[in-house]
Amino acid sequence: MRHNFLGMYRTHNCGELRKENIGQKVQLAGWVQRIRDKGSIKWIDLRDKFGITQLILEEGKCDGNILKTASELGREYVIQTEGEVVERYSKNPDIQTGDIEIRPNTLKVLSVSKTPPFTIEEESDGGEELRMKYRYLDLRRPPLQNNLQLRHKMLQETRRALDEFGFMEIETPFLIKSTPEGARDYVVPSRLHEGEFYALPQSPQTFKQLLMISGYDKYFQIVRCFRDEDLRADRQPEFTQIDCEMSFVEIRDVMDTFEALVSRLFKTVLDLELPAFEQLSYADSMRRFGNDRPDTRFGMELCHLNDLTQGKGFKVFDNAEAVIGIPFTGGGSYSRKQIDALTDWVKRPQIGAMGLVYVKYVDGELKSSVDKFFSKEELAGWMEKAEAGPDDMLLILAGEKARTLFAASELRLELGSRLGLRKPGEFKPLWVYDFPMFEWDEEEKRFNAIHHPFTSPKDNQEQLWEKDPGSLLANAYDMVINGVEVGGGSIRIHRRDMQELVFKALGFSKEEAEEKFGFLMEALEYGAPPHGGIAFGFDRLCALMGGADSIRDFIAFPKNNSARDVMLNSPSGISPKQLDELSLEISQGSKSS
RNA sequence: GGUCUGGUAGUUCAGUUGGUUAGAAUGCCUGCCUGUCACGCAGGAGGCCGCGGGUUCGAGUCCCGUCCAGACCGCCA
Repeated sequence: MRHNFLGMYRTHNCGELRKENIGQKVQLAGWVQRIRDKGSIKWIDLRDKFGITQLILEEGKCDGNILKTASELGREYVIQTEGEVVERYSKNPDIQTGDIEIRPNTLKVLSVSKTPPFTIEEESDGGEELRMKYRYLDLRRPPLQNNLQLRHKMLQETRRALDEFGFMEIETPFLIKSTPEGARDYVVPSRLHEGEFYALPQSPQTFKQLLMISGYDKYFQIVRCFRDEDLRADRQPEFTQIDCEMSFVEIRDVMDTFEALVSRLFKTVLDLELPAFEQLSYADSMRRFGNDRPDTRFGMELCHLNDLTQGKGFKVFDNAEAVIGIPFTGGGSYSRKQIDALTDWVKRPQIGAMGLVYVKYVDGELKSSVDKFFSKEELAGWMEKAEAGPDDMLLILAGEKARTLFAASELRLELGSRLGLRKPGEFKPLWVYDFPMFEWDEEEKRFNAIHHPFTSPKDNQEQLWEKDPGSLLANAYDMVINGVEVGGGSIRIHRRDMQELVFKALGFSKEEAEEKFGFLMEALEYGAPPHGGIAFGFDRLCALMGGADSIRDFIAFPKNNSARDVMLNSPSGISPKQLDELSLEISQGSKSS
């Protein structure tokens, strides 16, 4: 009688045998993790997804054929054994099966293995690139198995919870239409329609809105999305979203629903009670933290010092749009050299600050790099406003507003990291809301939607549409945890006239809007309920909960930094025949393989 | 498109102001070992120093170019 869907090769997995099983005849199968050869005794560590079980082969006590087979084994050979569970003479408390071992009566090689190019252990000795090329070997390692296990649990629990909440899972197409807004589309040539292309969805946005118009009330989908943009540690060209939409809801309804979802995921997957969600307007977030996804696990909030610092003859401050201080906790002990190093850090092109002013106590006296221009009392006033204590150091950045906010935000995070205040096991969730509708694109000389063009504006802003569209606020919100934007959404437009107004503000001609989104605008004329929703970056959420910065280790087969799959060697060229069928030509100078 | 960092045994890395035969660890192979569990011990094999130019009596080392990788900026509605 077999059990637990283990199949015909084994009666148990490699992680489950204990003292209670002593005396039993069992069959195991798995990979050779390691062989320890002590002359007349050999031990084989047999590994599978569930753990490691030790086999013991003793000269004189076991069949010569078994010893012969064992002498031919190498790392990662796949073997099957049948034998007796016995108690160990010397136990290993570090592994769960450490009380027992198997005395094989048979030993069979199911599959041989080349010596793997890197070690298949908790910590591999292999580099990133090599492990990507042999991803199937890297995936044998426990950390990767744990990550994918966490992802699996998240998927199952998300489905379970949203089903209970009354959401219905509906699949939407992958071959859709290229749209002008947002990221670059991945494009798929059509064979049947010469010169025409499908696009892969950047998100199922319009479909889920149509489903609300169709009366499905609450929709969700755990869905792959595609964006042809440059990659980062937390950005892949194909990634997974938990995509949700609800009818007859306001912002508060959406927030309540998805606080419940995320809290439940933390509870069931990590057994963690998430603290209450803070709420922060976009303007407050920018003012206090310099960005729209604040890490609130630590303080050191930004302090705006324009009033106290300007008009005293220090040109750098006087000419600055923004003068921003950061109270660096414990920074009072920083040496001149350390301050210089910090200054170099903020002056790197990635941060882009022009310089860094400090204020701190030295031998009981306030000292700063701008002593010449300001009195001790003035410096003390800044320290007080920034809530910097006697052991702290006030760091000040000045310049053009957006750039200075960005630099201050980066510096704050860097200092938080140095102080160890961004603790991996601690989670601070919050909502950022009241985002602007539009941002000005200096290159294209037009407005872009900050969220997307289907986002509704807040009520009672009619006078701003003509006067100052840049200051219009949107019914949009982001969920942020520990400085990571895990999800974002909005209440959508559900009236055609408003949708037309937004397209117009974005610089679409009537014809463009009709050609790209005519189907949606027409649908809005057939009884569209008020609706809104949210999409979570599922890979990011997994990485966050798994305590990692990179989403790659939570995706079974990710792309590398330059969007390549180094295992498949993709993308790659296609045959002239395929090109011909698609009516495509590769221009001179392009390479194909 | 840009900035930075790296590319040296199978692997991860070290390699001094340019100077003889390029090292270590680990993995691999051989031998020894009766309780190992990162077993131990002894021995061995293993290198176009990413690629192409240049400077020099001499380049792993300096310069230029190029390719690849990683992090970041731009970009990511």
